[in-house]
Amino acid sequence: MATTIKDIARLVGVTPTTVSMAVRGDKRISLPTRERVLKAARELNYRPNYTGRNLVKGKTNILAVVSPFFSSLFAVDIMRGIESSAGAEGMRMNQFSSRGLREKEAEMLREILYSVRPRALISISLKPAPEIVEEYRKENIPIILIEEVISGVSTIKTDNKKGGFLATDYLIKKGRTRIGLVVGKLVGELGGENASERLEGYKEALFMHGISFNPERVVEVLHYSFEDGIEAFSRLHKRDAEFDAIFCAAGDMTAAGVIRRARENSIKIGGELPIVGYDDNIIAPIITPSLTTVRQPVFEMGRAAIDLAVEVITSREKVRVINFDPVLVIRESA
Amino acid sequence: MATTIKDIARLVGVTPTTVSMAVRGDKRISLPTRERVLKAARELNYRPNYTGRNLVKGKTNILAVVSPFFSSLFAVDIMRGIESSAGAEGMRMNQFSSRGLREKEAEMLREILYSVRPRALISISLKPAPEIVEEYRKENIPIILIEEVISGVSTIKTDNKKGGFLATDYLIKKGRTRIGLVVGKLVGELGGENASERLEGYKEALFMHGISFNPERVVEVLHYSFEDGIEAFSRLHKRDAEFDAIFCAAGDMTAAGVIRRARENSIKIGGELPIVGYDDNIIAPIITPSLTTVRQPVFEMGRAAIDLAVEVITSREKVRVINFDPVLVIRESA
DNA sequence: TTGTATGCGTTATCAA
DNA sequence: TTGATAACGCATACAA
Repeated sequence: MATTIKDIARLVGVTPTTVSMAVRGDKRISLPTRERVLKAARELNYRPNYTGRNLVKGKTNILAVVSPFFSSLFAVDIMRGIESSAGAEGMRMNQFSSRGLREKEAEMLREILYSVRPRALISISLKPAPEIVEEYRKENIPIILIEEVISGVSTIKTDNKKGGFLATDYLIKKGRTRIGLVVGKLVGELGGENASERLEGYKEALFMHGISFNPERVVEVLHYSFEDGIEAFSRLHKRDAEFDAIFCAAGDMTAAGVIRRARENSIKIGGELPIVGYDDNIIAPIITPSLTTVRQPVFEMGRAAIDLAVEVITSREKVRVINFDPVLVIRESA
Repeated sequence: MATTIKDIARLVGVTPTTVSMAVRGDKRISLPTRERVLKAARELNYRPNYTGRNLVKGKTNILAVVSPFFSSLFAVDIMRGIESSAGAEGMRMNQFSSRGLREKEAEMLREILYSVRPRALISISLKPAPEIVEEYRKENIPIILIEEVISGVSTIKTDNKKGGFLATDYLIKKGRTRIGLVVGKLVGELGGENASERLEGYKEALFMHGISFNPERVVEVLHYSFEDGIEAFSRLHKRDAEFDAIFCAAGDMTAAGVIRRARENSIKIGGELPIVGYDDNIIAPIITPSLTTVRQPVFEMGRAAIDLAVEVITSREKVRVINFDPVLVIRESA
């Protein structure tokens, strides 16, 4: 069994209370006693048992992080940011994956709330149902959303409309006017606001340059996958509306698929057909040609999420919305 | 505040003991009472508090997963496998990253052992020091290593020697005899057994075909990164020993770098210079040309790790070593 | 400066 | 079938 304060108390010849205070560095314990206790603690390899400590304190030191998947490149970079923060000293991170099952979310979030009882919830690309949000509010557990928005809840996100604008504006300034758009599902059960916002930015750039919007140049994809990109290019290719550039707002992986299929059609990416992606994840610099893309500061977003979590826990501040600016990273593909 | 068994007890007019037994479905509580309790529990949205439960049980429901980084593609695929397993029902996963800091590992592993007190430890690409292993053994917390080997500790790994052999043998059968090898650091502080084993497989394939081993064709890299690959190709290129194929045993990302630099030198990958990678991660199918590579069943390894963890916890079985077989996945690059 | 008593939410043991 | 009591490891209020 592990060492407890009782073991130390017995060894040193004081009470558990004294040990408890001494190991936490309480000044009320005299220096000599404190040192004897700490020496014994070291010798017995004592560590406080979080379970006991949390129980008596009525709260845990747990930060719950939830996501449909932790294995997406986006989630991975968020986690890197979260890992990087020193601010969460003394906090433990618990990950909970819903494995993409929407029907599992509510139950998972309730179990976290009532059984795990974390100090805060960080939700990556997952939008808790309104009644769940209400339950968290009642229990005073702050929620920090990443890439989702709920009114009255803290959010970390990047400005998708601006991202859409940046990419489109860049292509237009390169002299392109018939820009194909590959974007995530816009409406329905799986429709995302982020996709819609990127479309907005695309439209705004067109409008600003006096180019009319042609829905024939827009292709929606579901999974943001490489295969989605391959298929998207083919669909775009079959359409009547011609295109002289592609903005793949559905992420770099999909852009890689678009590029792959375009090259198979002997199209020269860049000069002949510029392509811009979205995310700037690990694959952007390594595919051929390397990908010009809208960078989301994902690492920084993860770090902001955890810093905000710590801030919200320690202070009394309620809700904050942090909006990051996307940046266009120019490489070979456009 | 959250509902406790006391609240329910008060409401139903029984004692907390009865509630505790009823919510756990204990048959000793009569059906009518059980139903009244469960009804009240539902109404008050009761969930057992893990902190209290764990304290009295003297153990947690936590599975600790440690790794230098959770953001490597390897770790990501392992986590996908871990996420996918249904076997860990009722278990909570705690991730702990040492952020690549070797000097942080021991302290982290001790804090996990004594303060978190998980039911098992899954260690990805991280080799705990012998004294740490001993402390876990003393506390009866099983360790499951992934891609590391310590005698007397459970391990999930793939046969690296076989992987090295598969790739080299394939290239030789394609008529190549002067095969360059890009491999991880072999000796010293950062030297890895996995790299050495892959080299062994490479040598064995050469030997089997009567080809002499030329150390001039071997380049070691440190980070398994894209940049490593770029540099590795340049170094190989400068050497006196010619090469007519490259086996990049230092992973797909490095292989991508090798390919990038080779193409910049106007070398045609595949026909002129076949290149084989190692891992078969997310980038292998999307780079150009798509990568022929030694597939490690990483997803399956993650799943095996968690299944083994659950098995070791629930049964009395001690130590198991699970060795996966690598497979050569043939694409365009060789 | 140190000790005593109490309780956090739960389960286990034993008694009724 | 249900209840009373104690205990898990720790922290806190209060007493000495």
